[in-house]
Amino acid sequence: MAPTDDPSVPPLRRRGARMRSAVLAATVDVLTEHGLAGTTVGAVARAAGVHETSVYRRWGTREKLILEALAEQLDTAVPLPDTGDLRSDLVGYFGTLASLLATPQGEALLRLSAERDSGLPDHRLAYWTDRLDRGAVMVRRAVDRGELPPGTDPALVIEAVSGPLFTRALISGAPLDEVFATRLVDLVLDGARAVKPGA
Amino acid sequence: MAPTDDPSVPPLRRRGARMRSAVLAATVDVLTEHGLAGTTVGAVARAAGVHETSVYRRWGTREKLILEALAEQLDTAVPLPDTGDLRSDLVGYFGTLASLLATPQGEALLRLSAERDSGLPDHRLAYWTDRLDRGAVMVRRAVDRGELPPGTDPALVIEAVSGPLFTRALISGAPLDEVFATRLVDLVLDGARAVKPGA
DNA sequence: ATCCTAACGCAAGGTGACTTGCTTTACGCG
DNA sequence: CGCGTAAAGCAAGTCACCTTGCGTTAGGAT
Repeated sequence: MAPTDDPSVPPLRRRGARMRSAVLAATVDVLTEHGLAGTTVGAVARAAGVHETSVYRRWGTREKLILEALAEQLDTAVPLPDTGDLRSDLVGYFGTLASLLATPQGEALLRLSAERDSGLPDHRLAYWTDRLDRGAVMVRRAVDRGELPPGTDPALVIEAVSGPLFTRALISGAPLDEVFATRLVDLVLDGARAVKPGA
Repeated sequence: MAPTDDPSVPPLRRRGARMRSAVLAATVDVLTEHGLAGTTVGAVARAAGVHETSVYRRWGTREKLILEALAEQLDTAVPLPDTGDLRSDLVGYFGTLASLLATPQGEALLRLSAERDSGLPDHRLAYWTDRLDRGAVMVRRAVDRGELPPGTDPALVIEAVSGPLFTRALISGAPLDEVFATRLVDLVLDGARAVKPGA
């Protein structure tokens, strides 16, 4: 029951809209500059020229705040290529993903997605599962084209390539670049192309 | 220079040793029962019948405490198989790893290893990098046996299998069992066996 | 132009991680 | 057997996350 449902009036930027943008922008700024651990609610509120309580009232937790700020800024990334050649598709897709994960924002987004203990049950999962499900489409197309055997599990191929990327971002800290992504794609693709002996 | 090196006297449980065991045992108990988020230093201290300050003096941070408790309890897991057949080795190794990651303790250990923001620079990495490096030995042996082409990168093979396991434990929450581990091993192994065309 | 209300500011408080200075006591050594 | 010391208890305090009740004001509605 919003009191401003009438479509005849302009966007009607209430006080809240400006405050919201200011805080989200400040969140990304602080995050980029001071890292995930340095991104305290107080620091963000200070940077946005807003009271801490207002942030908590609107977003509830530090986590939701950062998640929303990142989602707002990153949701155009990682397009789905369709070049007609699976290897090209995957190299492009996962190369972009690796570059994204190498940025402070990408790493923060992944890191927050990994924190399952507190509060939200699966909201943060949406971002990554969505991207991986969409990625499986590329593999499915290749199976239809005959590039891969019919028994291929698209989800397994996607998991096999993305998993090591995530692991480098979250745990080992080893370099995350297109070279690594390409080597993974080649390894997994060669495996998928092999004709299974037993079955 | 421990003051009790003399082997003629019994274990000589000083006040500290009993306190240490009590706290570490209590940590695992609390962890198993209340999860990682519910494992507060106060709760552990209370369960061990010890003052909170003593815990902080000995372990410094909550993180180090849990890490030490888990390492103490888990360090006998994941032996390195050597069956003479790489697939058997890998299926055994990663099957055990998957089972470990499926337990609350294993997941907590991995989760703590992923928190790189605060304090310690690489201490928690030791556990997993050590295990993965040791895993690479299995692949190297297989290359020597001629099971895999000489150009094979053992670390890449290990990363390709372990990465998806870690990702399921940390992010997707999808089932972590021997079946999944086996399918990954087969996929990656088929890829590694394929003769690279370009090179 | 004026009023109403939701959004914001503010202050105070609760919890958990972590620290510090001081007291007390259990060890184990002489 | 007592004595010195290091380890443990204790109390108080800081900082960040998060909550709550109440006052204040900006905005749109009338």
